[in-house]
Amino acid sequence: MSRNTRQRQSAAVKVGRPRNPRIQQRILKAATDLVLEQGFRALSMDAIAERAGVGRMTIYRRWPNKAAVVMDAFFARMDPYALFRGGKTYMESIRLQLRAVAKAYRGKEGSLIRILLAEAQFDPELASAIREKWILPRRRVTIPYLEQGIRDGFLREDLDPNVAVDLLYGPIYLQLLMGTATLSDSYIDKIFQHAMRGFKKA
Amino acid sequence: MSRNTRQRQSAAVKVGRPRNPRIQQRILKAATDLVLEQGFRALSMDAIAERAGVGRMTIYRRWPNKAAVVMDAFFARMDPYALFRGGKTYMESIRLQLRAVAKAYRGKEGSLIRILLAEAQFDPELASAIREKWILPRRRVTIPYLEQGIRDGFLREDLDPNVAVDLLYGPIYLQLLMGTATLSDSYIDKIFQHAMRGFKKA
Amino acid sequence: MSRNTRQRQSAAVKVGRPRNPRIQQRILKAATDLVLEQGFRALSMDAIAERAGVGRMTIYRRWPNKAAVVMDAFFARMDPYALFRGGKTYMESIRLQLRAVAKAYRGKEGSLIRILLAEAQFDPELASAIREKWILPRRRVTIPYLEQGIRDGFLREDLDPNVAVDLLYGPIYLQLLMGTATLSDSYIDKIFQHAMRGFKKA
Amino acid sequence: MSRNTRQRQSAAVKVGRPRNPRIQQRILKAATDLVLEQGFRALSMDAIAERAGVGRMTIYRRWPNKAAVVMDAFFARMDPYALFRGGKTYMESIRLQLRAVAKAYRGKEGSLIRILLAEAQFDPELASAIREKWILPRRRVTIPYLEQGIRDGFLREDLDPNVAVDLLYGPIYLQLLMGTATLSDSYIDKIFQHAMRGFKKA
DNA sequence: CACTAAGCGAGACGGTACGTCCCGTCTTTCC
DNA sequence: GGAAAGACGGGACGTACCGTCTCGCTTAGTG
Repeated sequence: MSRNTRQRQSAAVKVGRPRNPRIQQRILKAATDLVLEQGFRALSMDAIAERAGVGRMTIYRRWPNKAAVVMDAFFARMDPYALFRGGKTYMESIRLQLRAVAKAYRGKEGSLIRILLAEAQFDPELASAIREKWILPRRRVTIPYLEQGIRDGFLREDLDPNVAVDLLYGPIYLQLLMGTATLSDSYIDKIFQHAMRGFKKA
Repeated sequence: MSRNTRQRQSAAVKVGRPRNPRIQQRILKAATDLVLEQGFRALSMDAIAERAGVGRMTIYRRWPNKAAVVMDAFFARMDPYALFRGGKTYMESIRLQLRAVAKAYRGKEGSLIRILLAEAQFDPELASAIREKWILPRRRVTIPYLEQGIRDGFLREDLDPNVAVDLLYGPIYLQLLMGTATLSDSYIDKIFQHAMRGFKKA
Repeated sequence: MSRNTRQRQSAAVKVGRPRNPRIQQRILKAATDLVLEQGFRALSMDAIAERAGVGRMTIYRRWPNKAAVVMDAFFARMDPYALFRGGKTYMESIRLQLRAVAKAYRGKEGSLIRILLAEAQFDPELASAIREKWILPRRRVTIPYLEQGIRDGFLREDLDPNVAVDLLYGPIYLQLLMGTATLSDSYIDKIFQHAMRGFKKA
Repeated sequence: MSRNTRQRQSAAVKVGRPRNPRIQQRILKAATDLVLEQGFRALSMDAIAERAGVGRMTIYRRWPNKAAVVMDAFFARMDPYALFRGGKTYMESIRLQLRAVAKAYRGKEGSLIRILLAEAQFDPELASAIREKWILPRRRVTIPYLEQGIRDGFLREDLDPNVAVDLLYGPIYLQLLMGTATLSDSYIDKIFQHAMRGFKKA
C-alpha cells in the first residue's frame, strides 16, 4: 500500500457491478461544492443530483444516504493526508501529523468532517465508519510512537498513551466543532508544547 | 444551587406574554423523553406536541425550532451543574468542574448535548448560543484559576490559559462525540493528571 | 309590526343577557367591510375581531360561526327592502318586488347573500335559516298575488303558483351566482314580461 | 357519447409529464365518495389522499386545490350527459336537455355541482371555469334552437333567447341550491310548460 | 359610594388542514 | 442495460384559523 494508496476502495460506496467512475466523481464534487457554498442544510439528494446532472437513482445505486456521499467526498480529499509520517523523531512525527490534520481541517475538509461528525451523532453506522476509517487509524499510528517514547525514557513511565492521544487530538476537534479558536499551526504547536511540558512548574 | 443563576432566563425560549410554565415543562419533558427513547431523528415537532398533549403552535410560540427546544431541555437539566465551584484549591476546583461536566455527560445530559453540538454544525445561531451560554461560561471560570496559578508560581509562566482549557476540555468532547472511551471520573482524573505533569519525563 | 319592523330581533344572534348594541354593529360593519373589500376568503373570525377592535370571544358570544355573522349583516342591510309592497295591481307588486330584490343584489347585499347561499350548501342549519327567513317570506307574499290573479281570471287556471315563483326568481339567483348577466331593472322587466307572455307565439 | 367530446382534455387537471391515469381515477373516486358520504366540509386533501392511498403531493401535482379536484370529478361523471340532443323538434330537444340536467342533479352529480357552485362564489377562477366549461356550453346549444324557433314563427318575435334560457335554467339552480322542490321530471315539464305558455291567460 | 359581577380586549391553548419540501423507491424513456 | 428524468407514497415542516379558555381591566348596576 503506497503512501497515496491508489486503487483504494471507496470508503462507503456500495460494491457490485463496476460503475462509471466519472459519474462518481461528478457526484462527489457536486456534494462537496454544495456543502461549501450553501452549507449542509442545502445538501439534499435532489440538489446533489441536479448539480451533478445525474438522476437520483444513480446516487442511491452507489451510496445508501447522503452522509455516505459526504463521507466519500471527505475521503477522496483526505486520502493524501492519511497517515502522514515524516518527522525526524517520533514526537516530531506526532506534531507534524497534528499539523497535517489541522491544515486539512482549516480547509474544505474541515467543513466535510464537521458534517460527518454531526451526522454521526444520529447515525451509529456512520459513527463507527468514521471511527474505524478515520479516527482510529491515526491513533494506531500515534500510540506506538508514544510507547516507544516511554521505552526510550523520553516520556514518563506512567503515561497512558490513549489518554495522551486524547489530550493531543481533543483540542483540535473542540476547535473544529466550537470554533473558539483557529486551527493554525501555531495553535497546534502550543497544544503540543503544553501537553509535553505540562501545566505545572517543573 | 449555583451562586448566580437565580432569576435565570430560559436559554432559548421566546419572551412576550406570560405563558403557562406547566406547559413549558411538559414540552421539555416530552422532548427529552423522545430524544432519549428514540433518538433525535425521531424527534419531530409533531411527536413532541403529541407526547406533550399540546398543539404544535404552542411549541412554535416558544421556540423557533426543535433544536432550541432540546437546548432548553438541556439547560433545564444542567442548571444545577452550572459553574460548580468548591475545591479547596484552584486546581482542585478545575478538576471537580471537569468531573461535574463528565458526570452530567455520562447521563441523559450527554445525549442532549451531543445532539445540540451536532445540530449546531448546521445551525450557526444554535452554535453561538451553545458557545455563549454553555461553553464560554465554563472557560470564563476556569481561566482566572489558571492565571492565579501562574501568579502563584504553581503553574508555568508561559502557560497559555486558553490552550490549557482546550487541553482539559477537548478530550471530554472528543469522547462524547466519538465514544472512544467512557467519561468516568478516573478518566477525567487521568486527563487532568496528564495535563498537569506533561508527557515528558521531568 | 310596521313595514320596516323596528326593534326587530336579530336573525341569528344568540339571546341571553342584553349586550352592548354598539359592539354588535361594529362587528357587523367589520364583517361587511371585509367581505366587500377582500372577499369571503379573507373573512376570518380573527380578521373581523381585529377590524372591529373586539375580542374573538365577544363575537362567539353572539353568533355561533361566521356565517351567522354574515347572515345578520345581510339582514341588517336588507331589512328596509323586506317584503316591499306597493304596486297598483297584484302583478305590478310582484314586478316591483323583483326589482327591489334585484336592486339590493346589485349592491353590497348581493355580495353578502352570495356568500350566504354558498355557505348554506355546506351548512344545513344556515340553509334552513335562509330559506325560512329570507326566501320563503317572499314566496308567501307572492303566491297569494298569483292565486288572486288566477281567481280574477287574469292568469291561467292551470298556473302552478310555486312553479311560477320559481320562474320569476330562478333567473335572479342564476345571475347572482353565475354572473352571466347584470341584475338591471330592464333585465328584471324582461324576465317578468317573458314569464307573463310565454315563449310561444300566441 | 356526445358528438364532439372525444379527446376531451380533463377540465382542470394540470398538464406536464404523462401521469398515471389509474391514480387520477382513484383520486377522483376518493374525492367523490368522500363528498357524498361526509359532505364537502369533511373533504380535506389529507382525507382524499388517504382514501385514495396516495401522497398529498400526487394530488397537488395534478390540481391546484380541492375545488379543482371536485370539478374534475364532476366532469368525469357528467361527460355522458354533456350537450345531449335528441328531441324530434327543437323545443323537444330543449326539454329533454333540461330533463337530462335535472336527472343528473338529482343524483350524485347534484351534490358535486352544488359544492362547485358554492365554492365558485369564493374562487373566481373556479367560477369562470364552471361558467365556461359547463354553463355556457349548454346555453350555446339552446340559444340557436330558440332562434330557430323564432325564425320558424313558433316562438314570439320579441323573445330574448338569453332571457328565455335564464327562465328555463334558473329554476333548476334555484331548486338545486335552495332545495325548495325536487328536480323531478314532472317539475321540469311544468317549468317548461309554464315558460312556453306564459302566466297570462291567452 | 364603594362593591361586585359582567362584559370586554387580548391572546394562549389544543387541534385540523393547508401547501411545500425532501426522502428513498419505482417506472418510463432514451441512448 | 445503465442512466436521466421524474412520478410516487410517505412524513415533517411551519402557517393560518378554528372555537374554547383564561387572564386583567373597565364599567355598570346594586346594596
